[in-house]
Amino acid sequence: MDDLPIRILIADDHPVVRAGLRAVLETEPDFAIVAEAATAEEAVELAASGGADVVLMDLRFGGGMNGSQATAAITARPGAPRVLVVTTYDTDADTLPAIEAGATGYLLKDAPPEELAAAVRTAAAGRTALAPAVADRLMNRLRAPHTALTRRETEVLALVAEGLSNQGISERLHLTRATVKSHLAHVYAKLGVDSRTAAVAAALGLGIIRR
Amino acid sequence: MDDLPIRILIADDHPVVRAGLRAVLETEPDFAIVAEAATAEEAVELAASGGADVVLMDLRFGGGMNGSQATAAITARPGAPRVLVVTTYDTDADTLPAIEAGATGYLLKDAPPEELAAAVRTAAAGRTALAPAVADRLMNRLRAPHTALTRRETEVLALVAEGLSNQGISERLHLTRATVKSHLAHVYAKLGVDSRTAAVAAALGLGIIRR
DNA sequence: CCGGGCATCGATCAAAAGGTGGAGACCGGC
DNA sequence: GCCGGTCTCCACCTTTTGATCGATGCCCGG
Repeated sequence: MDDLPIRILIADDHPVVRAGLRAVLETEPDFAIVAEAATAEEAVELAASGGADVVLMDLRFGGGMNGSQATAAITARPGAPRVLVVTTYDTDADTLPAIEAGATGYLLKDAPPEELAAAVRTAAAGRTALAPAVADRLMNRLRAPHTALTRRETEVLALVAEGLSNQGISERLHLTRATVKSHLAHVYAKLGVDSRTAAVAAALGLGIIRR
Repeated sequence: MDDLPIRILIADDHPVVRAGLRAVLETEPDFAIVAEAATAEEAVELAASGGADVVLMDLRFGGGMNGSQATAAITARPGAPRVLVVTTYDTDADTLPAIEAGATGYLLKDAPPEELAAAVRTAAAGRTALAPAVADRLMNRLRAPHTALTRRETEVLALVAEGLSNQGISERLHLTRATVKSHLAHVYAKLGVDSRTAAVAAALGLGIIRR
């Protein structure tokens, strides 16, 4: 197709993963790994300097900016490289922000090398490359839009997941117990559950809240 | 020290991680990667055939046997190789079973290459190699033994974390509500909390239960 | 053989949570 | 300018949960 190689930037805080991606991708004659970044900030900087066509982006870095934020920062610029998210985690809490941030694709790290190479070529061409598992969940998400919690509802739910009582939540958020109960009632309806603990379980499963 | 190279078996279901570990370790002149396994069962088999000194073992595989079980199977044989666990996860629920299963060391995947190589040599010599974060938590665990839940208590707590009511749990386990409440009261006391949701939060944090 | 941890139940009572059915205020879009 | 969603709050009532007393049988180890 193209005489020029696809220039790749690898962004991951794990040295082992960087080495692995490099080893896997270097076997492809039309790929050129031009840089590596160990932090999200570094990835943004290197991507801005314009030497890459595709950025392989991890989502979780040790500290500071995360992969979704970095993706948003990279894709915001005109003429930006494509961002292909490559991560271990496939919950909605990871995928949705990344996709909103403008990621061209989303792969899981257990993908076989051929799939990885194919995804890089797909992304370089500007087309979307999604892992089957991710694609499945996105479809389910679109089919069941009831899970869309509001900001406040998510906030309350997160405190519930920390083990706070309605009283404790009302104090933390400067609300009355009535308001907290009202928010929770909406959360239960949207998640199809009928108790705080079940809501936490469901939300963890859906990736709405974390840990 | 030794004229013979340290023979290494890599067991991980992620091709990228296998390639990464291989790339990182192959730069050491006294290391020889003799085999790779993509499943825990395969790792046990290859380890039994006796060609390796150290097994780098992931804990989570796509399906079937997990890394701890494989570690137990490997170390059960006389003259078994040392098992060095290399994983992304550092919760008690991961580390404790692995160490009980006889792992010689426990590293996190974000370890720098030098630390990894050093740990392999330490493990090959039969000495324990622990990542600092893991060592820290083990010390805390020994200092606070109150968190030791009984089998039944853990079982009940796991169902609480799935969102079941006491009634639901009693039916699932063929108990009366009184018994469930009794178990939970003990759990709350041991975890230092006073509600089911807080217990789930604490247990997730401590890695006593998962997901 | 006896103590202690474990697992199983009972009863009572106060506190918390959940269900129902509202209402007012704000804000953005059609 | 009105509609709908969001966020805030109120009251009443039922169910669930947690706290606190118990009690029994089992098994294991000193």
